[in-house]
Amino acid sequence: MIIDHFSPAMVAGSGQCFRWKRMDCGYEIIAFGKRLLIENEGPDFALSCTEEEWDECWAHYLDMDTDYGQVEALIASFGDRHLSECYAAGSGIRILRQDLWEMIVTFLISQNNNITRITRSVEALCDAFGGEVEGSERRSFPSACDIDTGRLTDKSFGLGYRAEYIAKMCEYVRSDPDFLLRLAKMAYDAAREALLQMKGIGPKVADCICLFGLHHTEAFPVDTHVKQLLAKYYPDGFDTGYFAGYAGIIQQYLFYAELRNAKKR
DNA sequence: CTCCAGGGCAGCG
DNA sequence: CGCTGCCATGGA
Repeated sequence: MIIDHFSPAMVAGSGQCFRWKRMDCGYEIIAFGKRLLIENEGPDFALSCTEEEWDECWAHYLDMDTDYGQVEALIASFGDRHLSECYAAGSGIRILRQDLWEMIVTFLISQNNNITRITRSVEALCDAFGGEVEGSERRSFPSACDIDTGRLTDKSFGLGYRAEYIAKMCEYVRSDPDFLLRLAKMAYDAAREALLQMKGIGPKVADCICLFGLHHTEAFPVDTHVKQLLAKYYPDGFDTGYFAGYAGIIQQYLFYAELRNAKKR
């Protein structure tokens, strides 16, 4: 399978997904209760799924209907040295179309936390409450009903004070099962406002959920890393408006490059 | 030991 | 409004 503008290693390291696991031969992805194995580094990839599964699930998940060449051209026309370097380092990043509920819980966990611990907590929640996944030893991400909220404070999950936020979110979604469906139909501004009403969701988490769970690519999450990088490289301000609906994709290139720079030192 | 991690909340003024 | 201290947890 030929996939342009795609590097599994870059996506896995971009901090948007927490269930891409590095295997000897590639990456194992658990999403929507299914498993996908991607082998090799492109542009010709070997995928474990059938053509039918690709068409009805994974092509959409990997955001095949977005033209990343257009984003590339936009960056070139912007003419900014730093952003161009970030793009060169992370040009294989795509914004995955992940499950909304999974993103809500995952980014509730993410607050004042680091990627290693987030990954561990998410995997522990799946191990405890998720269902079996065909072809994998790992388990699916649990629904609001599957999660035993009374056990969320167990030390094994390492959730700390975030356990209460997740418990409240589970209880709310159980009481209002259409909440997620309504969110999915809203435009960015409305979805963001609705998310901000929920306990534990502030501006940054709301934007991550909008970007990664609702694919509102105009969302531009500002976390501690992005705040630092903006101050360092763009002290006079960064014009997200130039990228219009693609600001969130730009944010991912900036974020990824900043993370890699930090790792080198 | 302190500082930090894909922050947000409550309690101030 | 904006600002500040605090919130669990574990790794550096």
